Amino acid sequence: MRAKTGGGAAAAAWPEHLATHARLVKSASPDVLYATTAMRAYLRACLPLQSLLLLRGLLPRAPRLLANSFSLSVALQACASAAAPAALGASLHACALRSGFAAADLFVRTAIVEMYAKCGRVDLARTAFDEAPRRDVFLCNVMLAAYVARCEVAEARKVFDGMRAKDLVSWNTMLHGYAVRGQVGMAREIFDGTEGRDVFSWSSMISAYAKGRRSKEALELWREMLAVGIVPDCITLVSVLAACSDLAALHIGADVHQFVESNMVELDLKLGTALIDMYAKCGDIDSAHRVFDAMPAKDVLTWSSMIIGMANHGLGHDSLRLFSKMISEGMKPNGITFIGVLIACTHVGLVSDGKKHFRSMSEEHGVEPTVEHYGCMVDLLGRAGHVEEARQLIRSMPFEPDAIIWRALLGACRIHKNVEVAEEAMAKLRVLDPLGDGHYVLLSNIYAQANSWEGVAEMRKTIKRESIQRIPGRSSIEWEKTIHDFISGDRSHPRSKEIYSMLEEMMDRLRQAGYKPMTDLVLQDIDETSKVRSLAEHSEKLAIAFGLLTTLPKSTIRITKNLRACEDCHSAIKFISLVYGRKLIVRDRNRFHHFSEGQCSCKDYW
DNA sequence: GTCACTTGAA
Repeated sequence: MRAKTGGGAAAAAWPEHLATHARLVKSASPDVLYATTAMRAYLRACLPLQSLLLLRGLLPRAPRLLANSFSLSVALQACASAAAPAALGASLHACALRSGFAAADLFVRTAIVEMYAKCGRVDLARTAFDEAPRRDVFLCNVMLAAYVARCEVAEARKVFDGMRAKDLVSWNTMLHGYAVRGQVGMAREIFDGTEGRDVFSWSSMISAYAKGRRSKEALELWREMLAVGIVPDCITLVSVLAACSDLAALHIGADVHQFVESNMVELDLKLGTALIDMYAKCGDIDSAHRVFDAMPAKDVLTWSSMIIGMANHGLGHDSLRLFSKMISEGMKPNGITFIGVLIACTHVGLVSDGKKHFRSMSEEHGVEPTVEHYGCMVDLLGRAGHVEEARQLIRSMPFEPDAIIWRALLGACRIHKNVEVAEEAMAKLRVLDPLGDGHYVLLSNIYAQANSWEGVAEMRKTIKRESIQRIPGRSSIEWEKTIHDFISGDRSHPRSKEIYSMLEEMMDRLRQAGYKPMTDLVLQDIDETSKVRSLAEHSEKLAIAFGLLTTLPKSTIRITKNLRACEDCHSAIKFISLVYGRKLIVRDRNRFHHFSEGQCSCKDYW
């Protein structure tokens, strides 16, 4: 691992530097060379604050510290890395101008530009850049990185295009600029134009795809990278795992884990957390837990990921127990941790625990609730049937309620058949999120439950009139390390014929076991038989039929869906688990459902 | 002797 991320090599020589530091602090007139060396040692060991403290302590006693260009540039680097107060950096800049180093020494000039950039003054960085009598690749790269860090990609591109000579760092920085902005197409253009691509190039491009939720392309690139013989580092693996999590590609993710086990000495914090997240999101919560237990050091994110993972698997009590353990071990929770805690309560219906934790956030842990936490509370109360209390909470909250809040209330109205509050929520949603397709379907289902067929017809008309694009339900399943996607009524799969005959057999067996199609849920204005067929061809059922075709008897089938689980499918899958003697793990938009022996882990509370 | 790549939720 490189020193910047791991710090291994620098840390090994540490006692020596401590001795140097002690000598310097005691000395009346500190030696300039020692001082510079000590500052550099701190910088290399990723301790910029120490470096800055040393600089400030020594400056009054060692004015000659700034009298040679090397020491001066190290001092500037200390300011840059520790984001020092602007005044200190500016005084070093003035010093560099007085001594003539700013003009004569490119290294000093570069350090000045970087110092201003890292202290948040890109304007001054730019001035120093423009005033440079000469510019080399390094100087340009620093300016380029400054714009990229502020997401000013257009400015970055101007610098990039203006460079007479570019090295690999220039290309990689530009690529990263597009990657963080989610401009995947531009990123790919730069990637394709890069000669001699290294781990940085590949990692950036993979993360661009992962960030843009083009996870299949991310994994394709990952394969290509291995084929070309590039050795991945921790950062590459974290991005690859993010793509696996998104796609629920458990077996590819497990390969990455295998790679880590056989090649890395110990689990890096971020990589470990990414592994936990991957296993949890791919439906294998036990493996997530094993990685968690094996990690030698954990930070808030590690704990939060595990808490959230268990919460999403409906293991509310375990999740809360882990939270208590985290607190008792002295780890300070953050806002995300509490999102996990509230989700844990929501998925199991622990209303009073949820209220208690919500109160304790600011009172005991100094974490102020955000609109997202209020969203979780509305969800928690509403789902548990306290619709009126949820409505009161929305009125009393210190934020303007957003679409997500009203959407949560609307969801509660569907479960608890509250047409009146549903209409109020819908009125708000029409303003805040007029194109969101889900609410119209929800309200329509609420009308259907209340036998208000005029209401259903009205919703159908509204969807048509306002040309709301309904997001199609999509389910996927991993087979032989490839993700197979299905949409409702899909016939595009190469094995479509087999899938449909399996589906037919499956539906017959379910009906014999007592399954009844919930045709009321079908929004289209079609006859009963067509409604039954429409339900039977839901994407979940197609994916499961494919799973039954391709997996061994008794093995677990894992399905991922982009929307909330459909009620008819939820009921059908319970029958499937019984009739076929299979475990099925379904990830929907919100949580996991573990089906076994005719029951679901959510106990129909979701 | 400097510059570039990363995770958590609704």
